Amino acid sequence: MNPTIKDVAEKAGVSLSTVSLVINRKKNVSEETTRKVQQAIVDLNYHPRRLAQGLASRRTGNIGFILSDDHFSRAEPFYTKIFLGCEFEARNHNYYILLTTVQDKFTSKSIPRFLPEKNVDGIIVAGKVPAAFLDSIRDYQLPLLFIDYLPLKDIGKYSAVLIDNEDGALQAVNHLIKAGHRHIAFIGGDIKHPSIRSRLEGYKQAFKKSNLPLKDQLIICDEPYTAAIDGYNAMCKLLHRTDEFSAIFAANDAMAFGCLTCLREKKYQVPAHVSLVGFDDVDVATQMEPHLTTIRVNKEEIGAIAVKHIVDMIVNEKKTVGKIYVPVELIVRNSTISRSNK
Amino acid sequence: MNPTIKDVAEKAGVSLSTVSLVINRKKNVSEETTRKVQQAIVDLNYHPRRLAQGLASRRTGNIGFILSDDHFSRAEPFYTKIFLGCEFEARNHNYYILLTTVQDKFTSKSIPRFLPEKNVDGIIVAGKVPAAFLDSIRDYQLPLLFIDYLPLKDIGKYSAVLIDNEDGALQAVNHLIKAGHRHIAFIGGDIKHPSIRSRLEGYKQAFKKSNLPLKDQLIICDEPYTAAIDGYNAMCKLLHRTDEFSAIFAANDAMAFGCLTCLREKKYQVPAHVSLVGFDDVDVATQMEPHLTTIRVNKEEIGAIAVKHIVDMIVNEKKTVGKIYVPVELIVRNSTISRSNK
DNA sequence: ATATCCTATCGAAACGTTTCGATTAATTTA
DNA sequence: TAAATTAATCGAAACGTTTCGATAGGATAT
Repeated sequence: MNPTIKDVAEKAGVSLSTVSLVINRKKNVSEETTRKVQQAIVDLNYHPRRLAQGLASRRTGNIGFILSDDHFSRAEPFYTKIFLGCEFEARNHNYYILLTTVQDKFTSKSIPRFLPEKNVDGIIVAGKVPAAFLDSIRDYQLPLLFIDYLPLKDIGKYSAVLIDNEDGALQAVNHLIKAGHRHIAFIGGDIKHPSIRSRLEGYKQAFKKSNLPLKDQLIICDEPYTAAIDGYNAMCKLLHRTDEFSAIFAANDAMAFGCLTCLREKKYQVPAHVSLVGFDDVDVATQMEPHLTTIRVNKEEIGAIAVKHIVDMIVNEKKTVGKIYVPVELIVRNSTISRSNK
Repeated sequence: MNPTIKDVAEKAGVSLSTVSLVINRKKNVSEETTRKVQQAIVDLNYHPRRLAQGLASRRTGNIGFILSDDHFSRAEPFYTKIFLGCEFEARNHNYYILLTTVQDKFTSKSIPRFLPEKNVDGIIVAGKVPAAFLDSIRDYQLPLLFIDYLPLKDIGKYSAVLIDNEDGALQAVNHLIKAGHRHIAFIGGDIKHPSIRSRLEGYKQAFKKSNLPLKDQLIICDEPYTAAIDGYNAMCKLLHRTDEFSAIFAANDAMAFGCLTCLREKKYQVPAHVSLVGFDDVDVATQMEPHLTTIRVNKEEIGAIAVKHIVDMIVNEKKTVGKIYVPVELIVRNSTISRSNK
């Protein structure tokens, strides 16, 4: 059988509790003893049993990670990468991530098992989840942290790690303005989505800060979702309305890709005729032709930040850590071009 | 505080151990008692603490799920969907999946934590992982099941859930043969990969079974990987070599997509000039134009099957469950066309 | 020299289950 | 009717830690 703390204690010639104190880096242990115990641990290749630790300490050492079904299995691995960032960071803190998904049509029967079974110390919710789900999650009184989404109700009470959408949009549009563009369209979908809303806000801010006029007819924002097909449709609508623009800021890369497809069909060239900027810097951004200028969101970093904060909440029993905005970065590629005359 | 088994015992007027017997559906409990206990459980909304169960029963109730870093975060959510299938099935058996990734450059320091910490009852390895990793995993003597990959060394000793690649390829090529095609090219990459090898084998089988001649010059199989770009390059090579073919079987959808891109550039139309079949039925298969005829692999089902078997191994202490082949299905879409004259 | 305060260590209880052997009651067999 | 068998239930130990209160010894203050 594998060594237990008892074996370590015997080998080091100390009591169980002293070994435990060393393992958990508690104070009031002499250097001498610490050394002896650590040596014994190495010699025996001892690793504390997770379950026993959890039971005794009333800490499971697990963090629940929840996202909606379709967010998880959709093609673009946005949340998957965030999860990966979480997992890496969790290792540093000696936590496990328990990943589970919640269906769009949520019923109280399908509550993630780790909640009733008391198998997590805190919960991370990534992306939009059904409102009904949030109601039933709150009863468990666990540290709760959102990623890239905030429930509208009681918005102030929640902690969240958020992408700085507004600043990203600002950077994107500023880039176009600096390149000499004056007529810049906004292609968005589902304006009810907080991220899209913020990106539109940043777009508007950019005009305001540069003292340029905003043209409402260059804003298309009534598609149902934010996928490539929505970008395609929105682009068609815009072209139907006007062709007085030299640049486009799409609310995300997928929609930018849709825009590109539509523009191609209508024989507009990117970037020769029209410059195009996306948002997210997903993989496809460098796979399309031309490579897409976009706003980079570091997904792994978001996950890491989230774990740091939820661990902070767990360990220090903090009720909230507020809203944390993760900075974004403009990545200039070949889909934008400078324009001397407007 | 939350109810414990003790509260249930008191409420039902029985001993702790009797409650435990009911929970674990052990024999020799009277109907009467069972009813009483179950009622108490419902009344108190009792759920056994996972950690306590684990400690006492020497079963963690966790299954480790391991895949390589890049498999997890790559764009096509193939293994992600398999994971999802695992997670769903695991719920039915009351297990948790602990997901972790292993880096390509594996060192013994980066062994998944749940192994030394004794935090899983069994391990599922999905997709190809570094050989060095496998060596260090074996020491833990846990039930081990592979998905969609088998280490070449000691191949007979391992259990695995595998896609029936050979049969899939057979179906794909048979479909083309039935449609009147005689000159059918094979576009594959990385022939060292067992899946690709099997698909090529199926391709050859189809010709043999139909008593048709196999043309070696129509087989391109020396790209380094199996991504779209490899398909593109392989297709270019083929066209450079000959244009005497009316159909192509690509070793996967990604490569098929690459083929399509190349064919387009060279002004070949699919399916008018060339019919094209892929393998995997990934999302992009229905997003491209024309929609791709392909072989469907049910990823969620694979995950579910894997969990069923690993649980079987855990519960019944089976050393192995052998190789399980998951059937695949031909999905005819618009990239293939019947050809009356060869 | 005595009382007081730290510091390092320890012993034992506790965490919430499962499981095994013991016990009692009911049933069957001789 | 007594003995043997079976079914239902129970009590207690065990799982492997953490943690709290106790203790002994050394340093410091009085």
